[in-house]
Amino acid sequence: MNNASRDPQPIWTRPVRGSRGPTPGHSREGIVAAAITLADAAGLAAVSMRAVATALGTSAGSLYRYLSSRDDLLDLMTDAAAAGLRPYPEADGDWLDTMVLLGRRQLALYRSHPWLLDVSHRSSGIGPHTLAWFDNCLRVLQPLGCDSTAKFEAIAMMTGVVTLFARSEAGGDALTLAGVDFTAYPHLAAAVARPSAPAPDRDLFERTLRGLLAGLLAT
Amino acid sequence: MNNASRDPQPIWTRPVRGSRGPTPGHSREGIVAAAITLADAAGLAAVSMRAVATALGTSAGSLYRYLSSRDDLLDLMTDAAAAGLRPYPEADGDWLDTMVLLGRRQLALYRSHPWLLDVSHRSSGIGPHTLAWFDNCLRVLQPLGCDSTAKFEAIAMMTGVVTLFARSEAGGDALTLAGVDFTAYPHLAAAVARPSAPAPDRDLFERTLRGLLAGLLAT
DNA sequence: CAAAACTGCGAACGTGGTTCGCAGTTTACA
DNA sequence: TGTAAACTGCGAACCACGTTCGCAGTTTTG
Repeated sequence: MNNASRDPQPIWTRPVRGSRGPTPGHSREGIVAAAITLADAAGLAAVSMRAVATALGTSAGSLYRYLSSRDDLLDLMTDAAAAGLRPYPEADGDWLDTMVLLGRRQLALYRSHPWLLDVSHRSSGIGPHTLAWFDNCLRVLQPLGCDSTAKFEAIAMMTGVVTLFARSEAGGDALTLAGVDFTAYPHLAAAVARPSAPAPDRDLFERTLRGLLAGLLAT
Repeated sequence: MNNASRDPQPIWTRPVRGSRGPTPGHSREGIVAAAITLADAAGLAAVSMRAVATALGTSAGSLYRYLSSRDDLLDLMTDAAAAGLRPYPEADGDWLDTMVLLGRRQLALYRSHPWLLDVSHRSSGIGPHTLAWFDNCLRVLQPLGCDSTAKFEAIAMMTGVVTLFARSEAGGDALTLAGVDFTAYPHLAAAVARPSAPAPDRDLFERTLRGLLAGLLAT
């Protein structure tokens, strides 16, 4: 069962602590930082409540004094990672150039935090930093006269394309064709047999992103 | 620990059973079919070994006579779903039209099996049906003179765009802006406040996919 | 000063994937 | 033909995980 349905407020607006009681020995920021360190080192699967707790020298049950579920922790981690996208580039030049730069920054973020690709983005998990980034995208797109829904779609599609490239770089979808009987796949066999040209196709990312945004937001 | 590192062969080339012993009461196809039924009804989280076993009237441990891990089951499920992409459309017309049609078929597959979006595609999980689909894509792209790596990239990117649209349709990335304090996000507030036009932008999918493929595979 | 609210902690619960041993069954081979 | 090998189903475990709960101690409130 999801925690958001039981807790009155999402993690972003929930109060951290009351006024009574001893001063807490930990904090949400510390827990999130430890979790991110674990995830950067050994992937998202290594981020278990017990692992985070032992990394902080405490117990698993104690973490529930600061968060109400592991999903909350993942949401906090995601937004904390999104804080790394700041500061946002200036929007004085061409909007397309700025958007491509934003996409590059996003790709760099996925490179430094590959576990971001594994956290399934729930709809209620959008934190303040992510919202600020989204808001900044709309700022860059402000001179455009097209509909706001088109802008929303374009931003979402840009993020999606970034994740695709990030996934591709992470080696996830690399075809492992070792031991495959190619007799049933003639075209695949021909493609593999032919020496693939060095293909100095530089900036496939830039080309794709630029074409996509230009096509989606053509005035 | 992944199972592929322990088993000598991937699930696709591993023998189903030996020659001795009683005839098995179940089969890989039956297990996979039961698992897909469960996933279609209640999502991938409902596909536990125990649930699949009880759906087949057997025990969880018995399933390991047919598969060596749950990841194997997910791989088999994915490839069994990919079998639903057959028969492949004729490739007599324009290659771009055919590719867009293939993308539409893929999108329909994600619509009928939403759990496909949740299975993280490991590199070793590519089964024969998926390989056949890939081979068919190369067949469609055969008249093009560009490099094979470019074709690989284009096919992967098309699949990625399809998953993006499928995710968007599944309602995963819909921003839930209820209870958000918009004062810190002026552009977002303005975009929400303005009545978003009905935007009869039909076939955003076709437009995106066509632009992407044309841009990536321009002769 | 007492009650309320909070903290850390450890034990426990339920669920999940996976392993193991046992008993029974079928085939291979001498 | 008979014995050993290999296989089957099955249930009981094992381990890790997220989460809950109660207890003891601590700080604030009134």
